Amino acid sequence: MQRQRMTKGIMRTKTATIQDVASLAGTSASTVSNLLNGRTERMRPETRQRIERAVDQLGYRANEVARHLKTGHAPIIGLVIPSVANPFWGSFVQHVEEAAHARGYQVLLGNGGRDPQRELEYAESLRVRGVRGIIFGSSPISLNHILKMVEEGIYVVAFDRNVNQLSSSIDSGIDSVSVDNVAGGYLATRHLLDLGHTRIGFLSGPLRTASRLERLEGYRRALRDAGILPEDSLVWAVTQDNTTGDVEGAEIGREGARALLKSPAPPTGLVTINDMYALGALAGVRDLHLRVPEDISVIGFDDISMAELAYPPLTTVRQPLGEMMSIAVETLVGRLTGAKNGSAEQITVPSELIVRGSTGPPL
Amino acid sequence: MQRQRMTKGIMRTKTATIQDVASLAGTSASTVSNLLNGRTERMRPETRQRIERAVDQLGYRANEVARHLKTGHAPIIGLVIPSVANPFWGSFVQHVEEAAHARGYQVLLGNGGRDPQRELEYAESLRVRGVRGIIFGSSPISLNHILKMVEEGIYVVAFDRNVNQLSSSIDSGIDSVSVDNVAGGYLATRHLLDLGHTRIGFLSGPLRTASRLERLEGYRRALRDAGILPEDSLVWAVTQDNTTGDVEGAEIGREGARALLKSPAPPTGLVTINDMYALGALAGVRDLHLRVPEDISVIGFDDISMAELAYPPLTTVRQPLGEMMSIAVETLVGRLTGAKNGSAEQITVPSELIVRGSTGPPL
DNA sequence: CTGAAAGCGCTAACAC
DNA sequence: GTGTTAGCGCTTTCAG
Repeated sequence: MQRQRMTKGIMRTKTATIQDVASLAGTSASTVSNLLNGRTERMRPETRQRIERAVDQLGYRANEVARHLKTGHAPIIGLVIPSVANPFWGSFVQHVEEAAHARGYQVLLGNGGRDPQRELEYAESLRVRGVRGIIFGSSPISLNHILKMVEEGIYVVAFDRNVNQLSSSIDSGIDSVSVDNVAGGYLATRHLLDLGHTRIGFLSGPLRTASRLERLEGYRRALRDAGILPEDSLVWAVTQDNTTGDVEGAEIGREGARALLKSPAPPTGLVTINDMYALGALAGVRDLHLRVPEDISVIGFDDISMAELAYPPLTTVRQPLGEMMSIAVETLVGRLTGAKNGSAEQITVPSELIVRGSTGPPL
Repeated sequence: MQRQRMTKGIMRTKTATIQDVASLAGTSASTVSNLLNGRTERMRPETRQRIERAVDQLGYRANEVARHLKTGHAPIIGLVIPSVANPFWGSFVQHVEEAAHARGYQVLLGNGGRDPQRELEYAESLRVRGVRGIIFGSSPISLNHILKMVEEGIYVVAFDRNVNQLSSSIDSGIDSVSVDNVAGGYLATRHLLDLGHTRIGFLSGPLRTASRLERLEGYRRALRDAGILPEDSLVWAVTQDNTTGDVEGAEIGREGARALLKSPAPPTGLVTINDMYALGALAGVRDLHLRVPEDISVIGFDDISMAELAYPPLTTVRQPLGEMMSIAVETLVGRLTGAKNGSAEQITVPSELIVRGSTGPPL
């Protein structure tokens, strides 16, 4: 079944080819190909059987690389995210994986490391590898570059958008799927207001992405609706993030919580941009020997699996990642197969408040 | 630069080919190929310039699929793990990604979902996609299947090994890299002994993998060395795991901690099989309204990024994942390029005790 | 120094 | 029904 061959020090194992199968079955490669591609009606049942037997005997599986070169497409979707080590993105990848697998697609992962240049390299290497559809989880990459890809025939589905591409992305041919961030920010803030909090802080990293600005907007809107004037001093959003580790947001959240709580008129509730920030905030509160939720309530965003394991278990706004990634993959596959055409769609799904132990009424 | 073409409803964008570059530069495809592959000495400087200009002008990048088909190899390594959503594996993937990227390789991820059948499918689809080297993070997949792949010329590096393939894997052609698990288990247990604990529990899931058995062995050895007879009643290892979620181990750890602490003669210290179990144990201890570390000390294994964010911050035995994955990738690339040959190696690296707040002397 | 030719393994017209 | 043919885009002898 296999012969070995040496080429330039690289050992290559020769697996059976379609021609081997054809020979063994006493037929031609095209007929084997026809069977492989489900065109069984084009052959006699007995021919089919002979081929099937030969396939079994040789343990034959079509070479996808050759197939790809020939047909120009492969069931692979690219995925570019900032860091798989971050639990949120890990879960994100998992959901994309599952949705893709369910549709017969494989995922080629690109770990951008929050470096636009590297993200671009990844996207480019996906392209030359024949990947024609990419899901961008992260947003720092510039719109120009993405547009260039779109022009080159790559379909892109975005999960988050860069601030400066908000308007232009609408008609740029980039589909997107995101949670209703304004409503989510509103929901979180509203929950604290309902519990009786009136001084509520907002904890975030750089407000560079659409999602963050939208969540902040939701926060402000909820305050105003409750007759409270949003104060800039209660919004903690570092402008420079030089974090590199896996804990990223947690560090910022920890630092931010401490800063906000040590201010002259500290908040009694904290809305955070995501669960990692919230987990960090929990640690920051402990640093000051204060208690959650007695002294300060903390609410997160995303509902990562770690949220319920934290102490106290984190109240948060859930982002239905499974559903969202299913839509993202569905959209992308639709574009790839031509089943879906027309202008780009911006799909928004609702979030959900998950109440756990990190929030409570103020003392 | 691009022409569009319709085939069976699938829009294909025609990018520049090597022939286009050759034509524009007024030379032949082979010379362009020579330049692409660094054989610049085979052409006149001016020819080279003309080609380089043409490449720029067309924005040309070689089609990797064609290249792959022709040469029979591509700089891609496959990676099969149980679940990216689990923070440990997320970090694992990240490290493999980085090590691979540093060597010019890309990673094709297969998320096995702890289902041997599916892992096998992944491995198989990696093979037909031309991937000739795979890192197996998980171990449930049967040795027979892996051996079949090895026979087919796939190089395999294992991170953990299945119990029933312990001995046979040595000479099976499968390289492996793992932490010194016996020493790690010993280190953890020894730390608790040093603090004055004498009744120490061991918390694990199914003891199906080599690493788990080895850690248990280290635990027992440390006890014996301290003149304490290991008791089976203090070892909690579910045999049936029907967990499916992302939190996996945490659930078992939580349940196990409760069970052990409610037993007639409860332990004052808990050695857990990994940090997820430990995080779960922390929750289990809280469920019983006990305190860590005052009432019970908990020590983990791995040192995932979440460990220091927990409350209390988790004392744990660190597995140097970065270093290990660098070795794994190095080994695999060595095999792929032929730089490394000879019989399979079983590489072991040392672990390190990280003391944080979840351990202390017994009351 | 450069180019023509062969072919990696497969698919898809198009003949027979 | 089935086989022949012509490539997909690239690399690599091997002539010139």
